Amino acid sequence: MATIKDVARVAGVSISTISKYMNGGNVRPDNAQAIREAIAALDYRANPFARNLKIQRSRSIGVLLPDMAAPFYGTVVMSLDKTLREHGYHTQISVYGSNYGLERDNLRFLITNGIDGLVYIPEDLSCDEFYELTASIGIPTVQIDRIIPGVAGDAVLVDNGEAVYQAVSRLIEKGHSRIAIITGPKSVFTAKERLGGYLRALSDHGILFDDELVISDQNAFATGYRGCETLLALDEPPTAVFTTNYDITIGLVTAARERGVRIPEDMDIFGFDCVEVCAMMRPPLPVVHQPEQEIGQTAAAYLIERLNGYDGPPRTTRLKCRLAPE
Amino acid sequence: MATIKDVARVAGVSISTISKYMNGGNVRPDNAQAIREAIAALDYRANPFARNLKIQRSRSIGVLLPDMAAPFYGTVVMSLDKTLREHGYHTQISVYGSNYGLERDNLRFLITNGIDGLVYIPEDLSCDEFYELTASIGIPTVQIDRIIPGVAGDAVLVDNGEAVYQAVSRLIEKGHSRIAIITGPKSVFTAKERLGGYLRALSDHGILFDDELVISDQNAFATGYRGCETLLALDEPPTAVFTTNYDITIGLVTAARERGVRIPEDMDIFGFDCVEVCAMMRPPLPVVHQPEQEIGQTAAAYLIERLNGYDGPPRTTRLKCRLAPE
DNA sequence: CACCAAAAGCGAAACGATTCGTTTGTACGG
DNA sequence: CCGTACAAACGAATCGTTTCGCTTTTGGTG
Repeated sequence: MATIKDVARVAGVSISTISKYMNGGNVRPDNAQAIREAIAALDYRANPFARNLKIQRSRSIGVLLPDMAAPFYGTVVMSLDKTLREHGYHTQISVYGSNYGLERDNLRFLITNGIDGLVYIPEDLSCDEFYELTASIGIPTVQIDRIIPGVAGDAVLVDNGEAVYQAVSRLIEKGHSRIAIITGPKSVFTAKERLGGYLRALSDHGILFDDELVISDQNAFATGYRGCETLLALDEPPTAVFTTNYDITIGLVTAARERGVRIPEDMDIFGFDCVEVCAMMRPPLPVVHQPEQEIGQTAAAYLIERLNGYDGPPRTTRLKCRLAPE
Repeated sequence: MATIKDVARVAGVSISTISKYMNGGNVRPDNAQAIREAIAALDYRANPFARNLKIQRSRSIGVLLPDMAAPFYGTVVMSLDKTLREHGYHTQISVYGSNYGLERDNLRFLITNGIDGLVYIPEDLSCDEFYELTASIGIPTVQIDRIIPGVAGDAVLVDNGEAVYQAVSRLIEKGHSRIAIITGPKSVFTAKERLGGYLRALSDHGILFDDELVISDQNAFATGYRGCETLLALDEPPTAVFTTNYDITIGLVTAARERGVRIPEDMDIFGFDCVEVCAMMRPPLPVVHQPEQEIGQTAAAYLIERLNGYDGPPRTTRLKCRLAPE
């Protein structure tokens, strides 16, 4: 593999001139020509490791997230990667699978690995732990989808409470008063916020809250599936169910269908995230649709600003969700 | 930020002893203790850039793929990342969005960026171009899902032809003889193979091939959606349709449902990939299910073997798909 | 207690770029 | 023809590790 030294020798100029040329500095035309030829002849490529050592940056952004199977995450990551790449950064992902030990380990791994910035969907980490792991490094971090309360840093979230409020209100306006909710672990930020929206919608419409109608467990297919069984077994089952996550929604619908429960006649369902899938049902299953692309773009933009030296106070953006169909 | 030199000074031993300690070499217990204390006191972490430069490796694997929104890709990447991380590698992704210029650019970007290995789902790149871009680097590559014909390297594929053969045979056994197929671009490896399985199934069952019944376009929702319109407009529409991709399947079902076409009575559909989603329909829509986890694991294992020095001939694994429901 | 092999420690030379301060080269006006 | 000003080229130092060849220390044995 040719080094900058070889190029200098072949082109007949000094190493520093090659470096200047490579980095877009001014070089005499005849030298530029000679350098070009030498580079071509030797098939020279700058060694990224040497450069990184010298400048102490890697142009690499870590993305730490709990899952990638659900389309929500894939779409966000795709959008992140696109924007970051346009600015010369690459995307290093790390999936912890909602496994709490892994969440720490992978964060440590990313950090000790020379990332320039971090995009993070937290789940279990506490504020103190986060600072303990990241403080000494001092790289910019953008939290997305969820936040660790107390961590001061940029964040891109959606208006969970408001979106759920509207969705549940729609169910109420359709005449439902026994409305269940199936949601993720109550410790998870999004679950809390979404539950909040649900409660507020009930209360604003004068509906009494019944804790039999609240199911909270892993963000998983099984939670929706078993939730359906649980709800149907109640003395007075709900007439409508709101779900707060892709997998839960799919699980619930599957279980309902298997039991011959008619949707929406026997059980009206309002889901989350699975836009294309739910649009395909007859009648279309209404869902809350998060702006995945925008989340990725905004997070990337925040990060790049910080990497370019912006040093303002932490910013939190709340992006609006849409209800689909409108 | 503390360096190894600082640790050496504080611990009262030489730099090389620190290095040895850090890399698991034998060190006298008293020294080990002193080193541990110095590291803790200084909050020392080895500088990854310096290490990479010295050893000329990054422990980073590039993953180049066309899309991430469909759950298939997310699941494969998740499984890749898991296995790689267990072996101390991290995963650097790059999505080219079925954009041919980007496929080249992103490959170049990854390569000039010091990856130790590559996992690649190719789409448009030719064999020559691939070699031109990668030859001088000499990193191990595993192609997954698809291959560039002529490229000698490890590959992990599924038995596309066989899976489709069986799926279409099922439709035939149910009595269908006018069976359409909606598939991706004919230039794409998987589309070709899947189309091959379809043709073989027809021919083995003595059914004449009708090219009106073959629709080939982008792997996208719109292709399935419009495909439905096209097929229904035929003088003699098909009684069954086989789709070869997640997005196409969803598009087709959506269009059918919107038109009041009953599934399976008016149009029997056999889909691809969307396992949970299709299981949730009534009756469940049968699909070809690819072993995403196994694809990721196998690819990662191949790569790691090569990175550990294995230098045997290229290996191609064909993993079996399942039909679901069985 | 002396000897020896094995173990551990040491210092210096890489790895391949960027960068800073200095020297050389070029062009132009007086 | 010389002096000056400015651009370009240069050389050396540096980033923080790993590794190699050698010296010192250690601990077991006769």
